Amino acid sequence: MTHSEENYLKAIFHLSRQGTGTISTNAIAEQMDTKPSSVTDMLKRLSDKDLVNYKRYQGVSLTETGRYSALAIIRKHRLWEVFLVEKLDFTWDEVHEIAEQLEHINSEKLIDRLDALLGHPKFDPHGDPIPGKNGEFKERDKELLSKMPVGGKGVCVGVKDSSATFLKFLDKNQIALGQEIEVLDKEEFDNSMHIRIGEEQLLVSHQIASNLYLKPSEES
Amino acid sequence: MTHSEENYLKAIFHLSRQGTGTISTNAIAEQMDTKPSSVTDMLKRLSDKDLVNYKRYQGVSLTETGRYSALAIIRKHRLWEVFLVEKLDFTWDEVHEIAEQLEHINSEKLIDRLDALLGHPKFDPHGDPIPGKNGEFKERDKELLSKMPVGGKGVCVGVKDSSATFLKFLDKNQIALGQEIEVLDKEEFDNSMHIRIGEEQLLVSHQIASNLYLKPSEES
DNA sequence: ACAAATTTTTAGAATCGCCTAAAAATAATC
DNA sequence: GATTATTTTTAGGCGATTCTAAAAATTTGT
Repeated sequence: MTHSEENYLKAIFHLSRQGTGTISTNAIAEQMDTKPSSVTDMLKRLSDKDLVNYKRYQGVSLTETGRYSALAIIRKHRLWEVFLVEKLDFTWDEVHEIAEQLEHINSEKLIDRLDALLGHPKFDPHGDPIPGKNGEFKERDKELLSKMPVGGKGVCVGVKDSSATFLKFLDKNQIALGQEIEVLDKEEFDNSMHIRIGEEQLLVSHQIASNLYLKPSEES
Repeated sequence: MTHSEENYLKAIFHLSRQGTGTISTNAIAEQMDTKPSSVTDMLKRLSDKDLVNYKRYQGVSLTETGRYSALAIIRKHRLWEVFLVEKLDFTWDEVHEIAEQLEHINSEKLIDRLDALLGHPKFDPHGDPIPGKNGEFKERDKELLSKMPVGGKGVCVGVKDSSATFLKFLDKNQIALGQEIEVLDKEEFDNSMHIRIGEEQLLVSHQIASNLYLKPSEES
């Protein structure tokens, strides 16, 4: 499989997880920052290799093989992200680009060893689950901060938007994975929220609150 | 720079280090296991980018920029090799292939951090020197085992042939970097050598002895 | 349901990297 | 130094990946 094919599979996988139903050519083109005609070309090629189910004008879906391949790439991507953060002290906004390259390295042994070195992590630095060797993976029990009630408490377990700007904002305000957060109050006006982050207090916009995942504490 | 361009630069660099004088199209083709016509194509492209000095029918050499680029790739390759051996417990015969892929990852910060994680190593697992950030590197003081006198002693510091078969042979006989080796005797007949490896003794052929580098001990 | 808007596909071209076969230049030999 | 032999380059083609522009299919709006 070429790098490009791998990138397409990954994009299709991600779209099928979030989006609803079948995946359109345009959606893939947008996700990958390329032209729809290029997508059509590639879909034909992937279809020939039985990695996707594709009929013209009718959208795409991954085959069993395709899904498995996509998961293998995502596994590599996320393991490398953990490596970069844990072993090389990168911050969580820096790792995506580099992992985009590293995810294409081909060596099962390498990934197995890396997995072991890192202690078989289950989640990457953004809180996303790392698929196992056989492609199995479970979503974490999590809730958007914006949907939590006043008085609710939880631990930060991930982000929805993982753009560098958002992640840098979080860093600046000492919000990291594992950080405890409590909802102190909500503003009716714009749905912004007063939250407690450890010892600090902060007022965050609705847009921010709706991109941060918490694992709700038992008591709340 | 594409992966392929990087591979050509690396090949030209290696040929210019060992070979004598200018580098021929055929030599590159052989080194890279490709056809001479493909080499010519690439040389034109590299010349357009001022990475090599090339005039048709007259051989190639690296420009300053080309040499610098080649060294950067070799630096990455060798640092990754150290990483694979030191941190992921690979054996020295397994690392080359994987490092061939990893050497193309683009991120200066990544390499700097990796270098630091490994403690700024000066030599890779085969005893080859790792170029510094600015391309400077010094060859190690070393001698082929086959050229050492009877009674000579030294420490294994590298190999000339780094094929998997040779490296596996060395492993099997407990010959690793840092291992002390003494020349006990030479056979006139076929130039094979009786050597001591730690506590063990071994008879090695001339071919083997002429692919193993030792750093001679002061006394010998 | 039919025209308009949108989405998707085809057609044709460019670039990269490689190949084969043939031509051209250089090197070796007598 | 003329003829071989070798090396190197050109010419033309192929697969992969992308693009633009135009055509075809589908969806939407009224």
